[in-house]
Amino acid sequence: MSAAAEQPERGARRWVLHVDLDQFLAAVEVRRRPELAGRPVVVGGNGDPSSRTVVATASYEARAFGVRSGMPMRLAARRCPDAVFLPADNPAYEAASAEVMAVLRECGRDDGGDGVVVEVIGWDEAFLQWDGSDPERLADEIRAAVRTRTHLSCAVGIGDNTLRAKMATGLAKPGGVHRITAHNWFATFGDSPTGALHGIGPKTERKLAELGIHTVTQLAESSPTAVGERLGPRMGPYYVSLGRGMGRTEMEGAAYVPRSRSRETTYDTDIEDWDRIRTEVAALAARVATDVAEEGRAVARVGVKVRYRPFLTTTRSRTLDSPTRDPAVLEAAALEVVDRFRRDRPVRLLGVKAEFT
DNA sequence: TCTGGGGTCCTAGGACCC
DNA sequence: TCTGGGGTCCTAGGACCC
Repeated sequence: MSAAAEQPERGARRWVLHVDLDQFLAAVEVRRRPELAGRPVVVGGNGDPSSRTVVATASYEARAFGVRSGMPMRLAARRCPDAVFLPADNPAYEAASAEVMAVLRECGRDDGGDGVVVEVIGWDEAFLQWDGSDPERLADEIRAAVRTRTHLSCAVGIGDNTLRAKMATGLAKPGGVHRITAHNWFATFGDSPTGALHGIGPKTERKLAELGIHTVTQLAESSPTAVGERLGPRMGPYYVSLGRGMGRTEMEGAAYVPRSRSRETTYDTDIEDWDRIRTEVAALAARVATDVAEEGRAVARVGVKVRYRPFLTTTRSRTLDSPTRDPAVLEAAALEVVDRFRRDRPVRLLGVKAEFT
């Protein structure tokens, strides 16, 4: 085979596209209940706006009232009392997500190429790796295919790596297309605060500010070693690379293999009775054991999480003598761990986690 | 109006072993 | 002897994301 034959067609190069479904949970609910179209819809928890839960997704109509993801349901109900409050129906969202991902996997073949490699990164998000010359055309194909075959709408970010594609999506929403590459990275984000970067939250933004690093350009020009001395030997250099707009160009197309499975519950009323707490932990362990059995994996470690009033969270865990998926062993381990917590204040949340080998 | 649930990866100190 | 370092595991907590 000649070298020329191995080359991609003229002008072709590696692109990464980030696909993000618009108001996904609310859109799935409206899709199956068309009478909700145009109304403010709030999805989260058990659907009871007076319960101690938060908003998972608000429709654009609800956002107009100031309702946001992560907001306590009670506040959402106060801001938008006429909204339709719906319980989260995870199986429905998983099924809708699978529909969308199947559509994405078939995109990108129009010009005789090898198509796309899809890396699913959440119910409503995926990265696509694609070698070609006109990524905007692919983005249009994706949006049309998703709309036609699933009746859902998405935004598409185009980049030369994962970070730039993901950041481009933020400028594409809702339902548009935007391209960010090395050519316009600093022109677009150079003056933005470091906290605008995917992977830098409020805590890290503050620590960087204490080093005199406020903007993306300043972060990009910082010494990875110096930042590492303050933020950790791996995270420091990683943050500097984010400032430079660096990201992956190879997607992981293989099926996702979870590292852990957990179940946790916040109680509407705090619990002070430790016999009841042990009962609840045993029940959570049983749910985890069921999940684990479905995966057919062996558990190496069991952890328990306790959140006390007002919001003090602690964890304890234990490595098992040998990996197992025996529900009785998992329950016994969880109960042994829960007995190591202090019992001097009310409990608002309990959780049990299994970590795989 | 108090702050969900399900995940990931990193950090740092101590134990333990050579 | 009272003095090393390296390597790995275990554990608790931190930060971030969807």
